[in-house]
Amino acid sequence: MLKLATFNVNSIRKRAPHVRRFLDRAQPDLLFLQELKCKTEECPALEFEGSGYRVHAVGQSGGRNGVAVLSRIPFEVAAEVLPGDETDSQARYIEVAAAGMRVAGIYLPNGNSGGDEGYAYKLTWMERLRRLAAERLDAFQPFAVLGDFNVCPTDLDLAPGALPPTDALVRPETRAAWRGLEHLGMTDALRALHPGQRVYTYWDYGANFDLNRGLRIDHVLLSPELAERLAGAEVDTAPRAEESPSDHTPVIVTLEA
DNA sequence: ATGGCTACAGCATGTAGA
Repeated sequence: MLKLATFNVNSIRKRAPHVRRFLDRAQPDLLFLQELKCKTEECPALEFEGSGYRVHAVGQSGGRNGVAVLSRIPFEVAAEVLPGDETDSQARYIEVAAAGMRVAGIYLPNGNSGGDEGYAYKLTWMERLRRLAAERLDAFQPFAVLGDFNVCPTDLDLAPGALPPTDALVRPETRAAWRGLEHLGMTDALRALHPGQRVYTYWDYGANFDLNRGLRIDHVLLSPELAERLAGAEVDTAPRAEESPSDHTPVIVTLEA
């Protein structure tokens, strides 16, 4: 069995203890983090190595974005930038080769800031991701994409009224771009195993977690070869209930060997 | 509809998150 996980930590320096507890309890083989909110050299690594994980971070100056992979199995970093725009300097992508597959961890642009330009960047980013996934699938390469997609794919994926219909997370163009990924043959792992259920991965700070007023925006997409091995998919809400939590909580997917 | 939170840069509030 192979265990993959994704967790938007909303500052790794604030959430290192939460990540450490998650690793020790859930013991994923590969964990992808988003929103490090620090430079590469500022990302804590030692305490995760103490739990048996090797860390590779892609940070950014200015306290924004940032992604990382933590692994207890052998891996090689295959990319630190999403192909399709070499001028993109935002730390939103890391891809590794591990266990005979390619796994990408993403922090997809939110798209609500920066006006029309900010939203266009989100859609362009999604199109770049679609093209990459198309290449991988055309080559029959086992491929997984997991992370914070900043997309509620359908109305089942947000608490009623949690977002206005104009929000970049639910806009028709955003959802069409998501379906573009599905139509290639990528499987939404959590939804595949929990059809029709309201399952969230994010709750805004305040009383929203207690009220279960949440969003499902952290996802795991699997190529056909990996989808056939899908054995489990779940949201781990425990870290969201801890002291001083991230506003997101991990998603875990298990694949048969 | 959103910032009533939270984090960050940097030192006062502005920006961003979603």
